[in-house]
Amino acid sequence: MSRKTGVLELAVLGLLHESPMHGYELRKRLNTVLGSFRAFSYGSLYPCLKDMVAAGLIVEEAPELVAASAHTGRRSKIVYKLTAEGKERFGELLSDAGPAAWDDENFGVHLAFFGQTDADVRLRILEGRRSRLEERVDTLRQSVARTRERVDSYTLELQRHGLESVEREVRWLGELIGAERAGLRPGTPPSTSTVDRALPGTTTEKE
Amino acid sequence: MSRKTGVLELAVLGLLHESPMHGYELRKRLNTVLGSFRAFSYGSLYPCLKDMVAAGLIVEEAPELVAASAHTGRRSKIVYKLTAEGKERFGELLSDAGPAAWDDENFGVHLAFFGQTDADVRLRILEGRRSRLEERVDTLRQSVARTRERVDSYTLELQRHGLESVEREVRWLGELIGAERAGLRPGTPPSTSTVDRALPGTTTEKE
DNA sequence: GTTAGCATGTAAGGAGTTACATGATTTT
DNA sequence: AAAATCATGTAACTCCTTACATGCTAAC
Repeated sequence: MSRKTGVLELAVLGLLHESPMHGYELRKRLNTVLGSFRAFSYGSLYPCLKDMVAAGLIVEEAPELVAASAHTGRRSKIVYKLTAEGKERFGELLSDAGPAAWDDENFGVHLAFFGQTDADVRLRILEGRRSRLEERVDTLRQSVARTRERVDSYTLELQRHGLESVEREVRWLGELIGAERAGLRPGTPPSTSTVDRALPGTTTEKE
Repeated sequence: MSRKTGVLELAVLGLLHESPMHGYELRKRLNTVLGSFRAFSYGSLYPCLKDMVAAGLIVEEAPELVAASAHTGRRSKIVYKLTAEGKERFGELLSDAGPAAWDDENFGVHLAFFGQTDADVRLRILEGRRSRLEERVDTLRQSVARTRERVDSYTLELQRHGLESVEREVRWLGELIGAERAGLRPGTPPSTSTVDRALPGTTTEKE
């Protein structure tokens, strides 16, 4: 009843979809996969797992009861695995190509599970993300232009660097989109295939 | 008694140090100056202002009582200005060159007020920030190397992009540091001067 | 005279962290 | 047998947002 859970739920479903795991391991994989742009502590992970169990998305399982410590009857590890409902829910979340999927918080997680995502959804998320960032670029450019007066060069430099970062991400997305389109065209079998390392200058976009 | 306030306090002090303002205006300036990397809503700003008044850092002032609406005695705008204590506190916060100043949350705000900051503090913050990011680069590089197996190309691409962003920021900091050093050397009058638009390839750093 | 934007505020709550508490297992 | 690290959990708290409530002032 507590946690509304947001990104964590999707991430946990995604990782457990690959293979069952216990909490500690889950958290490490989490912070590896989400790497640079997101991190979670046990204080949020474990309660979230509990809620997901309560919601019927995952189940706890004793891992062979670790013979050695079985004499005390004590639990030692708890391995979590997806239920059918969990898989279904994961599918639903993955197929959401709406605005929620391309904001700062969620985009990375969705991208991390693109391997499991339909090609058309991938493309829509990438494009949604890009256009959102393009708006931001516009805003920032105006802001830098307007602010050029009245503001010391450090602030300006900070804004300039921020702007450049967003511009870089827009170009990056352009490359990803180009790669998606190249692997998606009319006759070519889509095959849910992982974009096989192709992000070349096929970007037939303007700019 | 509520808010511990974190970044907001510093930012508000910094803006009010430039000139007195009312809340609405403050918030806009806030989101301009902090721009790409931080934003605040009224729901956090106003309570924070109240707390700062209670703490004696700022005072409310009626702005000439806006003659037109004076007949009802109603307030319309509240202009906030720094007290002596507020200025003192701002000075203290600005001279903090410790780890707190270079983490993700605070670095931007400190940089935004570098115009008011001592040259040696500036340098130490920039270097602290850089070495923190260099550590992160190491971690990420290892992670990318280790993860190369077991992970689909999207996740890899996400990590690669994250890594590159951090590497870019490290280079950027290198440029800023170079500019600082150039304007700081032995005889040259420090003058608290704004680094006058100089971030050339004077980066005598390795890499 | 009504829509739009300026201006101030608050209550509820979401999302997560820190710090703690506890114990099992592995390494030195 | 001590130290590290694996493993699970919880309570308190921080920081911030959303959504609401209210009214003033300018523009159309």
